Amino acid sequence: MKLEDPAARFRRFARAVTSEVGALNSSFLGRGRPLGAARMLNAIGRGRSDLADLRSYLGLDSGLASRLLRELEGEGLVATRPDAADGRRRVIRLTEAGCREFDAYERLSNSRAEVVLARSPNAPALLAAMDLVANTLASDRLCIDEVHPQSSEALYCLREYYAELDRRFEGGFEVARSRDPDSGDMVAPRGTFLVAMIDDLPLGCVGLKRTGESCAEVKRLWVSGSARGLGIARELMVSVEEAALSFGVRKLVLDTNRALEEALAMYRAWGWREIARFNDDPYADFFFEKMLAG
Amino acid sequence: MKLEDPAARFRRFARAVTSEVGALNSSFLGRGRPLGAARMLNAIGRGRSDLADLRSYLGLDSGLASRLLRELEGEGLVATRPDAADGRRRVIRLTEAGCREFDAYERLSNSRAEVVLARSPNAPALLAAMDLVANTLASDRLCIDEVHPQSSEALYCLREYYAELDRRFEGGFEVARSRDPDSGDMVAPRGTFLVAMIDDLPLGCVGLKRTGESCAEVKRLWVSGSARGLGIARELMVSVEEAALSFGVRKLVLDTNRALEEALAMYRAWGWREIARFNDDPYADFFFEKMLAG
DNA sequence: GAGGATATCTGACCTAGGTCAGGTAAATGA
DNA sequence: TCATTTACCTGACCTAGGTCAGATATCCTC
Repeated sequence: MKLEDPAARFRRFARAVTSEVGALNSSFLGRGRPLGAARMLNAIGRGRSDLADLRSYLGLDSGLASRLLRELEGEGLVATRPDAADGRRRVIRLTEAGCREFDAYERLSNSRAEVVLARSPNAPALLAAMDLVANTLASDRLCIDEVHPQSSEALYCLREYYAELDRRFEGGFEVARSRDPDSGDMVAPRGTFLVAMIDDLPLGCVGLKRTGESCAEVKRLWVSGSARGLGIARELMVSVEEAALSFGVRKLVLDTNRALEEALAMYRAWGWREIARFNDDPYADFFFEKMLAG
Repeated sequence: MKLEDPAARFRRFARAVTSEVGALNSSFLGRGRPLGAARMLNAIGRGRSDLADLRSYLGLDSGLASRLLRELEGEGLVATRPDAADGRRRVIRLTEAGCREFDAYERLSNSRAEVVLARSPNAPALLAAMDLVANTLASDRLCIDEVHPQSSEALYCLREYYAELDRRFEGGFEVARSRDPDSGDMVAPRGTFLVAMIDDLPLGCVGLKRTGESCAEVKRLWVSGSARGLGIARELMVSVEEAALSFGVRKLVLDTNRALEEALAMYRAWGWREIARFNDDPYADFFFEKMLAG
């Protein structure tokens, strides 16, 4: 191997992972069903009930999809019926037996995953590395969703966010001591809460909280360490500004801590202006505002 | 996604990487040759000239391998002739045209690799993550080879080793200031130099240098950060002790620095006994010996 | 030098996966 | 209302990949 050549290192990675993925795929064959049918069963089990959707997700020709579907139907694993709203479409769901078969596949891939993870002396580091790779490879599938601040995605982000603040702030961080501990009113029309996800894994968040008729505060901007540099913070801020505008907000404010240097640099670069302290949060050192041009 | 579930995170990784690898594989199809033939051409180009070896490496049936080979032969890309030593065997090599075709595939996969790496804001971190994943997945392919201390593998390891010492020692590290800067005499029978590799990437090394008839010094034990915890240091030490025994050495000594805490713990756990300073190396703080039971 | 082992080749056959040209029935729009 | 579009199905056909049972030539061992 040309030791310093990044392409060679990437190809080594691809080789290692290909053989692992190959083993995973061929382990599905133990259930006496070709891979295509197993993949379709899996996709249906994950809630894809629309055939056209299935087709495009699995990248199948309409004839092939139809045949695979009939195969599963013949085994009694799925049932289809015409869509009530559009008689041409067919709605697909797993039968009782289909659910059992789906669960069997789930257990298979989970156990394979666990075998691999068990091989690692340091599973958290391995998972972090896998996240970083997956985030980079799939960065074009980034999506920003509005969620309830009590949803599991939001709670996960906030937990990670607080843990990171606790690591980075000199004296640690406790939510209860911050000025504004609850995220309950970050719900439209009093605010919003956005989560950035790639392939269903939340990687960043931002909250918005109205403080007046045309004024709101941006809070809890966070991006996972495994997704830094992909422009997620930027996307979140653009989205939250759009949301604010849609509420009729014209002025945004925020506060932040001196330990969060990258954030400070970003705010300055993205048109935020430093202003005087406007609250007594013990963790806040810097204060910014931004006027929105509607 | 069940956010805390490692298996789900692993599967997300597998999905992301599968689609990437799929894209890489299908990019090979642009050269009008099925994947199997392309893989065989690639393996031949990498120096596998023995058909049986090719077969087992690519996991092919003898009939299939023979057919693919004839296909490539028909295209004029490879030439075969009977093995001089064993007339049943055939020796395979690329023709002029085959080399050109091989190079074209090389360029293809390199350019795909570069596209992916360019997508990353921090290519070194991405490569480190890929190395960690590949090392873990392929840890059963670890092999320990004796190499010349001037070989490219050894020089790579030493460079990485010195760089790590420079990061970890309080006042930095300069080879020239160490007591024993050259590795030139770590060659049998005066010593040896071992490199640990997984899939051709060097991940660790250790040197042995005789200091007397039945005494030798262990030097330059290093394991890459992307491969810690896989037991490589242990394997290297076992191998170097075996090598020492084969030279008739009965007593090993070594020195190390207080910053290398894991190493200190390992030496103690593996039967090394702390002894008095035996040299004036400015970087050495601890001194150990171990008697070998032949 | 006979008999068995080994390396490769050949032809017959199979499956999974995929393409394509219609066909049917429902929905849509002028 | 009627032509067009859409969603799905069907049958014919193809390729890549893979298995298997011999056939052939060479090697090894006694």
